[in-house]
Amino acid sequence: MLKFYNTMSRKMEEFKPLDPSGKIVKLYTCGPTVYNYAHIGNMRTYVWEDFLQRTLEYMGYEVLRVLNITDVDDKTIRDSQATQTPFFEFTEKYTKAFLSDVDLLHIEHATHYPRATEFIPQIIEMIETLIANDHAYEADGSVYFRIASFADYGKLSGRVNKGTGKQRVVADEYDEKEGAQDFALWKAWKPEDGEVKWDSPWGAGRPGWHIECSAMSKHYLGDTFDIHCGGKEHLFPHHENEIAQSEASSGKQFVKYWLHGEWLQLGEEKMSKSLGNIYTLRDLMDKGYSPRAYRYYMLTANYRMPVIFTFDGMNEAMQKIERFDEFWYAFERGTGAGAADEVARLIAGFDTQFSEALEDDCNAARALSVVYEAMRAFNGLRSRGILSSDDTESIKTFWKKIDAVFAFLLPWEEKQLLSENEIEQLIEDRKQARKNKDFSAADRIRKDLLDRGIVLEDTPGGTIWRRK
RNA sequence: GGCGGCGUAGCCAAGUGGUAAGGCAGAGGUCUGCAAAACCUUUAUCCAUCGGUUCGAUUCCGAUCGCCGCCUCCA
Repeated sequence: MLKFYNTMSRKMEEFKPLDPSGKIVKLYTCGPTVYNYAHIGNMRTYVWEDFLQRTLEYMGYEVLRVLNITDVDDKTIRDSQATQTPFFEFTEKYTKAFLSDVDLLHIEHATHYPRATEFIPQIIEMIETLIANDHAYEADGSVYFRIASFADYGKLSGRVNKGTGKQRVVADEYDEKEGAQDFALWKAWKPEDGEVKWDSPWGAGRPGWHIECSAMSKHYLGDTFDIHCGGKEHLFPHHENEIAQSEASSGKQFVKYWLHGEWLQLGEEKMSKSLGNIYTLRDLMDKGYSPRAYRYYMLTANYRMPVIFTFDGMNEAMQKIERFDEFWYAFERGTGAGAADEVARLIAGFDTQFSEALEDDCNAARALSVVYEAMRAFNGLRSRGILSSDDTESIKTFWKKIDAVFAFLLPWEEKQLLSENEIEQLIEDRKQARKNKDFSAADRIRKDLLDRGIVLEDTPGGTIWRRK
């Protein structure tokens, strides 16, 4: 039974899709604001969301996923002007960079990647509905959501201080608002916005941040959908505001399950631009770390737990990736008499444990412990030299199955340096040399093979090899 | 100030009202011409601190300390 921790109820809940056939799951994931390169803290969220998607698919669901690209906001406007880059050229650059990172991390593609700027008509339509329903009002060419009109405001984040909040009013620049917490649906054009503007019933301007997600999710997923996730810092105000907009305009429940991920910290400090301690995926790669190792690292802890990024952690991740490769290549073929019953029994047990871990709110850490236990068991059989080729095939099939969720167990690029026949021949040569006590010749062959990516291991059952 | 999360061995990290998964590092062993890898054994009288509830708490409640996040646009 698949369960998720639902932020709305603050409880673990059984997952039941809205789809009457029970097949399709509709998932909305908040995407990046494309004003800069995403850093590894940003990417943690997309990695666990990918783990979630793959878990759903592992369970047999078909996932309809939307990941939006926020390509218009204060920062995209500000920074495109600061760099004197045409606005759309600027946002396209960082959109491409983001999608490239997604591919580098083997994150499955979403069904749709809508840009906010492609949905201006839908956004305007939703705002008009909200005005007609009295949930929104225009003031000086901008439109604001009237929080006082939505009784459920605060139900997700647990915040109740609506209307006349006192803490941030002083710093608020929008004094035409009725309530201090009323948020913008449409922002009137200002000279600083330059060419970035669209026509609307309220004059030139641009959409507010929150409304785009409401409009795009409605377009692709309907008024109500299954899962909405994102980083925890979006819980308030962003997700709270989405609920207000969507439910006030449709009159229906917006989302059934809300999933929020925790933050990735760098060392003791928050990752932030001003501290100059931001790393992008490319930075890690420049330091010799693989995206695959980063992906592994991000999945060693539950998505609801904070993780402190360290290079010790990255180094360990690199070692683990190597170990996974060694394991995988060691099972290229079996040479023993076979232990089909034992292998089948082990696989069945691990398979059950693995599924149970996933069903437990996508517990990646728990699922990972199954991987290690399985490796130990299978290595034990292998080192006894009793596995047949059928056995290794069964193990490899099982490994592929669970890697459909992890996507870091199997090598990301195949290594084809020598053919099996060539390797077997060299091993035979070395065996003769050893028999003749010509250890220097034997060691030379082993070294040559090592240089070409083949590691030899002498076991009681004879010499076996694997690709490095 | 308001709201929320976290604090488990040297390090990373699961977990449960009934006595602590897994990984790394460490120690011992098997194997071996050497090596590498693998496998086996071992490593927390205890889960930040102090109280409370309970037959029994690391797990529930309260307080304290520490770290982190959100509170108008940062995943």
